[in-house]
Amino acid sequence: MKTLYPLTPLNKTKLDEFAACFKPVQRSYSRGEIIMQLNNDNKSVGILMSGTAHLVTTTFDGTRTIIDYFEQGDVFGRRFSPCTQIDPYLVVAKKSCTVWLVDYEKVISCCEKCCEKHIGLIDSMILTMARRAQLHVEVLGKRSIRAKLLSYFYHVSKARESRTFTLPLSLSDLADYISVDRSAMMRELKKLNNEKVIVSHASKVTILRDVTV
Amino acid sequence: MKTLYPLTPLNKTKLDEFAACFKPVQRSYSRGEIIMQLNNDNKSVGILMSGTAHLVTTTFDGTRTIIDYFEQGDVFGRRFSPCTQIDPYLVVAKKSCTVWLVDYEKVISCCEKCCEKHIGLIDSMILTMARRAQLHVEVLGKRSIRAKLLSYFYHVSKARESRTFTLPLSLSDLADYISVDRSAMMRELKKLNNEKVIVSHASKVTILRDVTV
DNA sequence: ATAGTTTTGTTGCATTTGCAACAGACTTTT
DNA sequence: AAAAGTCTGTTGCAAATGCAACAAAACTAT
Repeated sequence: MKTLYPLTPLNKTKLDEFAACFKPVQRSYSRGEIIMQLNNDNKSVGILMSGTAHLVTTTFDGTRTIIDYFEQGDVFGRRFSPCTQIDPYLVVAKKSCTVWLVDYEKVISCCEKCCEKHIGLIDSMILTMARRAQLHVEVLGKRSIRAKLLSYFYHVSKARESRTFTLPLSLSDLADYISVDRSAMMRELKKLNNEKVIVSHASKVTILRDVTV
Repeated sequence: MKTLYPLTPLNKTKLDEFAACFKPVQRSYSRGEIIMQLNNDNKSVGILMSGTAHLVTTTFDGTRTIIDYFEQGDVFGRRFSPCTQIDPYLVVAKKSCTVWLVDYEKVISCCEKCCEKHIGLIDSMILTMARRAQLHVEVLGKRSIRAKLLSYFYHVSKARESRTFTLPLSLSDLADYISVDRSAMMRELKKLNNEKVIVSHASKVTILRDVTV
């Protein structure tokens, strides 16, 4: 018996190990460029090697929602973001990116020995996908902007293991991620500062005290 | 090479096949009973054989959010709902349930031959998790109650392959799932009926015309 | 250095949403 | 058959949110 999904994150060292096995194609993208369109035909898996990218969907009326954001080591691809084929799901470069592209079948297949490299990558993908979606649901599920912000801040704080942290998203993008009006969010941020719950300047935040709601 | 994740759903016939391999423990629960607490220590995987159950989280202030709902064949367990250890995540019986319980390690391990039974179950679990989370994010991400409802209805309609369908949740529960006030949701439902966008009585819905927003 | 672009920050106002509370319909249990 | 519980449906009112619009700051590219 060999455990398929040990709880190990995907780091750069590991990625280097995988390279030999997967023979990825490396490509570069500059800000605003579409890295991948997550439609059902797409068979690629992307691994972000540098830069940042967003998974974005835009409804006909122009409302933009950031579904996910990717940094070094993050994996994305249709299979891990099953889209519904209504609105387009795009992975767009936020800052200049280099990306490894691998064939989906290649990654997701089990070679004769169930080699650990495959297993590790699959594990990381699944884990990443699950955690991210879960976090997003938890944040979006809060009933007020205030609660959404605090929930998100709490998670980032926990991930960074510090009460002071820089958000992985700009405030504009954060509004799209938590799916609220930006100005309303700014107003709420101001309140949180006034009430000394947090101190924040742009995307640098310090949580001063834990509050309920 | 053997493909790990073919896009095949988990049905009753398949489950029967798995039984011999997994030797699940069968248990029954009546309405309101806690089937599973999804904390980090929990090593079980549950498969709902009959009845319905909800994955629920309740914040300190009593706000209840339905994270997911399960019907026959659905799989749940900590690994597929990575909880954050802030709020408790509970799987609660909504209607009398019978559940198969299997050890997580057993399910998630790769036996010598990477047997197809394991592979199929893993596939189903991952797929279920991914799709459900994705749907939920998509619905919660809409900015208004109206848009949330229409988005959700659209998805159910698509899944049922019919413009007339019965929701898998009661209206009260639907409000908790889309994370809005129930009375406000009822008000919006009434509007949608008045505007002849839908016809609905309780959880029976017919979509009359496609609308933007 | 400068022009262009993006991001942050702010406000007034209209609209939407949530809250509280209640009544009737429907289910389940005793 | 009655009682208890849940679910649906409704409303007035207060509060939160979204929209529109603008100014200043910060960042990028030439």
